[in-house]
Amino acid sequence: MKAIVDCNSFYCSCERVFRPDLWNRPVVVLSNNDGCIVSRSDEAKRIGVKMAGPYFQAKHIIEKNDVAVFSSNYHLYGDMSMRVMDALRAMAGKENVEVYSVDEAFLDLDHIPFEHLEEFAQELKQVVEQWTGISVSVGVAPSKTLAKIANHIAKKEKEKTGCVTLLINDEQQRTALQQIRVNEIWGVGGAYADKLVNWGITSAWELRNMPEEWAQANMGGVAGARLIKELRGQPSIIMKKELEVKKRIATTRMFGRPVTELCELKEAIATYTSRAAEKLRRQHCAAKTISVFIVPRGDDHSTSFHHGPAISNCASLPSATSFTNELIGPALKLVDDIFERGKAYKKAGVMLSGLVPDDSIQGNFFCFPAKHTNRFLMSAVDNVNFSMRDDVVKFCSSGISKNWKMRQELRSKRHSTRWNELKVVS
DNA sequence: TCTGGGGTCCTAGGACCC
DNA sequence: TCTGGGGTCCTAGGACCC
Repeated sequence: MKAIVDCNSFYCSCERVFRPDLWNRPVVVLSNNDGCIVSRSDEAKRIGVKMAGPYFQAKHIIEKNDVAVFSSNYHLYGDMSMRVMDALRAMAGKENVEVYSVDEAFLDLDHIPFEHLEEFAQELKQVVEQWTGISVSVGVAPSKTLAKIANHIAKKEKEKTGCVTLLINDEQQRTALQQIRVNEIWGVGGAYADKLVNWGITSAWELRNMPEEWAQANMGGVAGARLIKELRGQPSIIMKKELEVKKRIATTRMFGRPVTELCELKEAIATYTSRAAEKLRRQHCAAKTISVFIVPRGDDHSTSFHHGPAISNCASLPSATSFTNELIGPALKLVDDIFERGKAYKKAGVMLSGLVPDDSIQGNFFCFPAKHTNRFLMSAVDNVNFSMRDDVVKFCSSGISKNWKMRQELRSKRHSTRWNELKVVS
């Protein structure tokens, strides 16, 4: 059996742990640059605040109902996420937890006797809440997809389920799948949901009863066939045991205001390159390719969100590297190539690909892999920055004032990661 | 005025190899 | 007149996830 444990309104819950005065007030958290609403408390959902909707459109409901609004505070959420995952590992065993996202984890429960599953699921919920202050929903079923559906029901019918739902026998699964619409299934997005409805398939139960060959032909090949198996309770999406190394690393951001100057664009790209290189070193890899993109403001208002198309360019590096100083140069050269004077840019990003383990970098005849001094320098920089939880040491090309930075006007304090922002209880 | 930032997997088709 | 039969690797694009 598999379980999925999912934090309820995660970002909002994190804010509330340190703000008891918000426990009965509606709360929302905004995306980077204070653009969209990405987390809503139950109270906020009830008064009609839409998920992923633009903040400015919801402002009138928010003000009318005295909703507490926060910019996203990733220091806080990252730290709380670690605490939740640690609690799950303590309960289910380290090797049985697969962290799926910042607020979700799959658990392998094959070691729990069938008759104790319910009790164990309840205990999971209770322990996480007691240890971290974050409330969670738990879904248990034979496959990941069914567990996701169980979790979906647990959340949707909170009063009835108490946020814990098990779909562990045929009867439970049939009843559940009959009430679930195809667009609510994990792995069925908007495009397939529309197609399915056009074919006359509206419930998860109907989809479950389609032949695998049909799904193979019509729903993205093997992925479709796998989905049908999962819905029938045959586990086909395996548990990932360890943290997998990423195959591609990206750092991209919207600007706080349109950027027109080449030097500012370069500061941003240098900053993003440093971040991406840091992520690269954390997974002990080096990159062979770097690409840079910039997004101008659209000329007219016909394009979606008033963006123009992204303009990008990439470069192969002479040899794979994870050293920030070897990456910033090529990145800035790419900016020179694609920048157009007179245009205003809204967004930019850096992507690193062609990743290889950093202990087996192949040099070439004309270019030797960089010396060890670079490695020592980078790990010293990483150590300082990590221990300070900030970019205390950085490259000059990243700029000092950074007035292109994203808006984060409503961010709460970083209570759990900064000494000088500790919560004071009086 | 104002709409985020990451990722994954799969397939098809083209270039190239012997 | 008449021109094979395998492969591999890479990229773009589509679909999906939170």
